[in-house]
Amino acid sequence: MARPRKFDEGKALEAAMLTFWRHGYDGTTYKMLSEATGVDVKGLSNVFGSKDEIFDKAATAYRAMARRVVRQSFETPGIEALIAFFERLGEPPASEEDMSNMGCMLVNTIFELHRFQPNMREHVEAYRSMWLEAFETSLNASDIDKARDRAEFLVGSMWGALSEIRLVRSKTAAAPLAQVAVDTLRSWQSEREA
Amino acid sequence: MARPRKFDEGKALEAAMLTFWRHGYDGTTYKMLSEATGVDVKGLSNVFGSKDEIFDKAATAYRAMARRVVRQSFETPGIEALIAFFERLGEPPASEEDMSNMGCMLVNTIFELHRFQPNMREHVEAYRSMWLEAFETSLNASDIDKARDRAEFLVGSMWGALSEIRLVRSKTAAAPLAQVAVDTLRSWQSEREA
DNA sequence: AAAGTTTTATAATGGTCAGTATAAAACCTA
DNA sequence: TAGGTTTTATACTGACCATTATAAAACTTT
Repeated sequence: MARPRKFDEGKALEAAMLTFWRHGYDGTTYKMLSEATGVDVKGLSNVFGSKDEIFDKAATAYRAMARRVVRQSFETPGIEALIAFFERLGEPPASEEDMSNMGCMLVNTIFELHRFQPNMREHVEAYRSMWLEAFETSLNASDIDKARDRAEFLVGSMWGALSEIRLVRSKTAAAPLAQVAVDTLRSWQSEREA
Repeated sequence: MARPRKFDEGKALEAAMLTFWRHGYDGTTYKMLSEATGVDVKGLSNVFGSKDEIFDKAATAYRAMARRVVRQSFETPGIEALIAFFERLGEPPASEEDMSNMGCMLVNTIFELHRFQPNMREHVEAYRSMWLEAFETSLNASDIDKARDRAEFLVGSMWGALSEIRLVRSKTAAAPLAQVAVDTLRSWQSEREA
């Protein structure tokens, strides 16, 4: 007998996530969230909670999205998958709507939220672990030496690329970095074959 | 016949710079600046101008500091200097007061200030160019191939390392990344000798 | 149509901040 | 010591923000 919820919670959360991604935590106001989601300020609070809680849920949604990317990229783990992944890192964005020149929402968060949001730390660390493990698994699958250290290097390289992208605001800014990463991956591959 | 300025403007600016470095732009208030510099809020405004202007001057001071580091690190340019530089990147901080686990003030700024401060862009780009040129010069001095692209890679790697450092809040977090960068530098070196 | 719930619009509350005003205190020079 | 300037402490202003309150409007079921 009640009026049903008009908006789709999943869609709204995704819109909120994109807003946080684009403008950061402090740079996002309730008003912006309301406009982006099409949901009233009060409605947002009722459904998702405080701003902190909305951000937390947005971060979770972001990680879920990233997990899908990882799963797809490393469906068949191995150095080939890694090479393909780093080649794509330097390529122009797929679509106009592509957010990839905004860098990574969670990496951005590390820089913005260092003074509060201790639970963000968990998000970021879990996120980093996800990438690290995906990279390490692929290196191991191809019997590459020193897989752990090299996976750490790849994570760092990816983050460096994200910094570049964020600075120049163009995904192609990461091309030289991605290229050298690919060269390095190939050299590890041939080192194993030798 | 006037009361002389009690504080040292250079010292005050350095204190302001460290405050911005540690807390970011938005995270720094007039009050914090006043406490850090020991100068009254009004005095700060009188001497340095608005918060934006203080930040701009702090960024200039930061770049001057970085320039001294670059000059010292690459006094005799060459691949050896680069190797030494990246080896140091993964080492624990020299002193307790070392700010190196705060990452780089200007890289942090890219992430925080994307929505305003257009003149920050110039600072960051000039800063990036400074590193890029120092790296490229050193690669050329040792007759390394593809110096430009590889210098871009090194800049990206350094920024990746700074992200790691900032995340884990420990300089040693960058050790694996720095190690692989050093390996890569050595491989470029031996490639030339072949 | 009636009852009951969820929306929305509007604005009030309490907090923080940048920037400015005011006046008292500190300090130099003559 | 007296005059004049700079500093400091204090607090005000106007703006913005997160969050909550209020009540009108929308809508669904019975």
